[in-house]
Amino acid sequence: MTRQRLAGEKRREQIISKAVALFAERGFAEVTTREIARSAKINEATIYKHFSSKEELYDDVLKYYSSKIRDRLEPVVSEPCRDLREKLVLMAGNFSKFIKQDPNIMRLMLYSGLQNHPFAESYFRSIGVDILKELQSNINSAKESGRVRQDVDAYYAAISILGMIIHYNLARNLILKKFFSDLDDEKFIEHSVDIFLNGILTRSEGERE
Amino acid sequence: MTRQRLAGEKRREQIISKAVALFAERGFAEVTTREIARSAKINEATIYKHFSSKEELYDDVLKYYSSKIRDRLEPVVSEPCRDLREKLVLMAGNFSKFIKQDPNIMRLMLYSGLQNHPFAESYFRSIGVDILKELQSNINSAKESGRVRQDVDAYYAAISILGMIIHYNLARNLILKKFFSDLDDEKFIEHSVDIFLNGILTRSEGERE
DNA sequence: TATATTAGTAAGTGTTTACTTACCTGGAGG
DNA sequence: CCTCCAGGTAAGTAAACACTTACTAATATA
Repeated sequence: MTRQRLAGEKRREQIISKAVALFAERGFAEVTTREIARSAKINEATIYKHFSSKEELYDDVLKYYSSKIRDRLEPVVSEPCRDLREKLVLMAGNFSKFIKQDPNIMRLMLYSGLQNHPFAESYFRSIGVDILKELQSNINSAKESGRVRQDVDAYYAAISILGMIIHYNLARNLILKKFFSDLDDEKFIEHSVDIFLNGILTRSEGERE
Repeated sequence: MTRQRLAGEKRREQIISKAVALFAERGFAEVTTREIARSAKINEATIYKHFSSKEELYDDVLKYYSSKIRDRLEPVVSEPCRDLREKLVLMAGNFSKFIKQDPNIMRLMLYSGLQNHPFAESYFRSIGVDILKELQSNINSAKESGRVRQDVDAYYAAISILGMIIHYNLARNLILKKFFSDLDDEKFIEHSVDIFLNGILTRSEGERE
């Protein structure tokens, strides 16, 4: 029984979109090709008309998300930095909304990261390294113009603020969901950015409100 | 061929210790009972003399680490807080050394956390909730005595500093290992605690050096 | 309308998996 | 020193797995 015929590319995308949810939920090995087929309402063999192996399907799922992450985060990160506070709040808010809107992304990142999958490197470079470098240079600029204390190490400081933001979203959206249901994303961002800036700015610059 | 006869409890522990490394490396589903047996240099059937199923072995592995984590972190956390800086540096250093000494712990935590394993809740409660509550009350005490600014929310602040520390160790020891090989643990801890305290302390208390 | 191409399926295949059975054997306690 | 049980094994088993084969049927286009 031929159920519903779709153009090749459409079916490919549909299979990927169904597979994402399953892989994100339980990881690569715990998901069977049978389940993916059932979820996409096709025969198992149809998967192999579009992907040469389960591994290749998984790779394509990761590749798809890898570029999605970059497309979403890069514009905000590479924007010129007029005001450090404004930029940090913007970056954190963008990241936060992105993850909240599709928590599968973070799950896939963690699963594939733990397994040292080659594609994991690509998006950890986006989040973990490129953003870090950009932040570091933003903080260094603020140091040169005297707004940030001279004894601050821009690299370590950048890791600190990134850590606050990433860990918050990780805890909130995946692992500690049930413990942290009462948190307000915007309040957290404002609060942690304030603490961070108060922590690195010179006295005169630190004045707020 | 009977290889080497061990007392029941000893063999149990030996199997667990070999299984830990494999589960931490690749997760539950990707590891076969055959591999575990080979790694422990016993017949596969011997596993089933000591554990009723692969699942039960995994549970015991997680149970073992769950209590190990608590035993290691709790004493430092519950110590009375004379000086906030001293306590934060102590806690962060303890956590850092613990994870570095046995990175398997964090990998197991993440794998089982992603899979919503019942035991994951137990150690995420240890790290994510109990420590948080303790920190929150330490910060609140400092607020009452006027050392910490009144507009600081102790709960959000505690999440921020915990996030810095946890994320740093996560990035450093598992996922971003290769990117972060040049970091100095003690320097990071000193630095991030300084930024945090500078960020929450009142002006007069903030003076350092 | 005939044809080529491609999307789709039913019913497999060999292999691997977690787990079992039936049988040994080392060694402590009576 | 013999007994018996717990620790150990070789050789399975049924089920589940990723993937294939051989075929059917839409649809675009000549």
